[in-house]
Amino acid sequence: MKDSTAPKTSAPELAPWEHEVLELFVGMFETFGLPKSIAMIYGVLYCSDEPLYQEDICRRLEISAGSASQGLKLLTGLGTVHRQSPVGQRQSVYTAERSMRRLLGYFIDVQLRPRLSTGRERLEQILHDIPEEDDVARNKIKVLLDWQHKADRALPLISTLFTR
Amino acid sequence: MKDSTAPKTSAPELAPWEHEVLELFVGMFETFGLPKSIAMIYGVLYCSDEPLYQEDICRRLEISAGSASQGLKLLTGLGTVHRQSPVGQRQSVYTAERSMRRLLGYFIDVQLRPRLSTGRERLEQILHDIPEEDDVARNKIKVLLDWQHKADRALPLISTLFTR
DNA sequence: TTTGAATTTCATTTAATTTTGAAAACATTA
DNA sequence: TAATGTTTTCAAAATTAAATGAAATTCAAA
Repeated sequence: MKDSTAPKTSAPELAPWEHEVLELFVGMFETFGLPKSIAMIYGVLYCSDEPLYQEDICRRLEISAGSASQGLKLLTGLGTVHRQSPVGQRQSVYTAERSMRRLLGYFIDVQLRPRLSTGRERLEQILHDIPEEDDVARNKIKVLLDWQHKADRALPLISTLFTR
Repeated sequence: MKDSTAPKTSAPELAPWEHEVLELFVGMFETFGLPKSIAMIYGVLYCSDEPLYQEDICRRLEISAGSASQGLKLLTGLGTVHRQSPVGQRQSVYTAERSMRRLLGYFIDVQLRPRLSTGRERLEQILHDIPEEDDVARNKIKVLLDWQHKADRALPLISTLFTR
């Protein structure tokens, strides 16, 4: 399987511990609603001592260039992966952001917060539309607004735990 | 569309506000990794003044009996929906648990906690397997353990916000 | 028992998501 | 500017998840 002629770029196979870490990231990213390949790209970058070329990532993870490109685009967009384009070097290199903040930020800002805020507006509209006398329905909506409110207060709390 | 002959069971069509609430639940449940039909079953029960038969749920949501059965099984398993079997009545009826606790409990205990705890064990094993001298790798694992630890401390905090 | 309605189960279908692969676009340098 | 290697894009394929529908099961009432 291994080619003993000098490789152009360093792309050692993944060590056993790296495999384990990748699996860990796959589970974590899944919680955040992000697919396996994205998790693995982040994982392989997290494990690597040095920045990697997209090409390295493809080779180590055995994924297509398309997947890598799309995945890296998403991850750099989230700020969980950084792209550098060193002068005098044709390929860009990628590094994993080492703090958890960005990833959690994605979860909170992209998955949670929008649902909470649109939820609030809609709930208030609904409440407005329900006739005064329908106490039962009005109360149900009020309970939902209360959940919404509690969740809203919880988010910053969670953030602080991870940012400091 | 409506049959004016006396209906066996009361199964009024969903009111506009109920549709809105269902959509809200769909979004919320999605965050928790639960599919649309499950969210809608919970939603229709949440909105209803009175307990509903499985049959009512099928009719209002226009889903199959199989879906309803599976969905109700899952939801009662989580404790977010309660099943009652009144004596002298052949069908069971279902009610939505009104507090958010159970739902959040599911998210924390089923989605989050297992990943955190197996993660911890595995990380410690990995750390044990990495040679003493590989400081870089060891440090990466230690950072992950730290994330894990922070998340672990965050969970109870979140719970308390919603249970009282 | 037997009947009949309600429910459950699960193989199949349908739908949604993720990944690929090949063509186009881009960029570097000869 | 041509030649070469890299990256991006996006339609199509593969994979995965969810919903259906029909057969099997359950269970109260006759």
